[in-house]
Amino acid sequence: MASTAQSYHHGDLRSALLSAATKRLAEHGVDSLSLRKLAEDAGVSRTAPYHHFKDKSALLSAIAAKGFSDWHSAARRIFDQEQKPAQARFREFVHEYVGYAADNPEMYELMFGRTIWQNNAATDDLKNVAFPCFQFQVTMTRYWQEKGLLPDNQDALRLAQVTWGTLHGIARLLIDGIYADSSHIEEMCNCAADLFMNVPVTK
Amino acid sequence: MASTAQSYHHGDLRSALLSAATKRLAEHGVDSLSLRKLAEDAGVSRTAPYHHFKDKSALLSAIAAKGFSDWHSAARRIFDQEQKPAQARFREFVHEYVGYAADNPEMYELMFGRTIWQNNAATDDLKNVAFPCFQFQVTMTRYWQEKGLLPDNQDALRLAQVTWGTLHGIARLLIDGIYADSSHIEEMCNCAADLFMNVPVTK
DNA sequence: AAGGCTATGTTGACACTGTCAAGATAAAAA
DNA sequence: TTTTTATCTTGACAGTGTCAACATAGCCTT
Repeated sequence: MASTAQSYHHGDLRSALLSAATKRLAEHGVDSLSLRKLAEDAGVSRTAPYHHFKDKSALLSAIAAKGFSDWHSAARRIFDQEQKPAQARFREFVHEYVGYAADNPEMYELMFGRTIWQNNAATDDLKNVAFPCFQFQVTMTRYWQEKGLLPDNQDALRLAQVTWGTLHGIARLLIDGIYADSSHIEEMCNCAADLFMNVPVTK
Repeated sequence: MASTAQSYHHGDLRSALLSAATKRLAEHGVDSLSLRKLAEDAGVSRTAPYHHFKDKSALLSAIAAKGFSDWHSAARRIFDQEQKPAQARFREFVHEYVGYAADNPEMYELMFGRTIWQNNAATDDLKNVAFPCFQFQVTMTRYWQEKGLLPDNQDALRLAQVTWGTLHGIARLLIDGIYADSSHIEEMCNCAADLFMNVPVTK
């Protein structure tokens, strides 16, 4: 209220908006995320955000981009543990993927939901971060094929789409509360990993 | 306009709303589906729909319920073709599932999207139609396990969640335009089917 | 047939939303 | 110092879902 010390210009509104949005996203979900509330959070008028983002979709894209970047790092970290056997890394990857989605449902929904992807609404910035992320899935798949972990008589791209699709599907069933809940996570991940790997079933 | 012949009461507003909504859904998507427009389509005032549906979510649930009912029938039809070998039926099921999603993206999005499932927003009517649909997936899985098509060392429920998750994930990647487009459908379905089935790879 | 109950439909109003246009301010560039 | 540019403001508009209060018409009972 008493913003006497406040200057006319915010100073770093862009990042203030992003962090406020990220917080609101995690706490109240994508749907209850309005530009006006974000502006209020930042102590700024309703239309100020438009000087930093073309529209609402652009702001959401920026948040999602951060999510993809983080996820890409996490995937890399697991994949690069070369001292661990490939099989263990694959399992870890599966659990990490579904775990990330379960722990950050709103972020996951934003990253992979239609909100920012439909109608080619995705920013170039977003695509530039997301596509390498997708590419990495193919790289990993090819590697696991070479290691004999995944069937090598399938096209790597196709196989990557299917394995990723599986993780994506499990994640979404969990997040949307359809037919599966968080108490099933471990078992579902193990089941999925068993199915894909050309090795004896665990347990 | 000149609705002189119109009576004060619409007569069958509920089904008029549903069919108008189903049409708009397929043509313009879930997001551009407003109660006010639907009311206008039916030639009725903005708040009339509230006498037939508790709120917007209830109307969407009713549409989704129809979708589940239709889908359940389609799945049954494929599954019950007992003259065909189990393997062929499994393949057909996979293609049918992904094909349905690709052909009716907005309906699929509605049925399995968070719009009607999050916050326990799902109507009891919806649950009563959807749950048997989910159950059927387990029934089929168990059958395929018995036929030796799917690994029988996995829990049927878990396996059903994973196989369904895979189809669901592929469908969503397609619908949301992430990383896969419709030209990949056939190959992706074949790849998924090959992966799951305990039989030599086709091609 | 008369009266009343109930289902259905109507207008008015409210609090939201995203976004544009036009003007105000401050900082940076000339 | 003057001018340009980035940033922020208020005002406005068209939309949205939904509640409250009122109007109509059909059915049910007496």
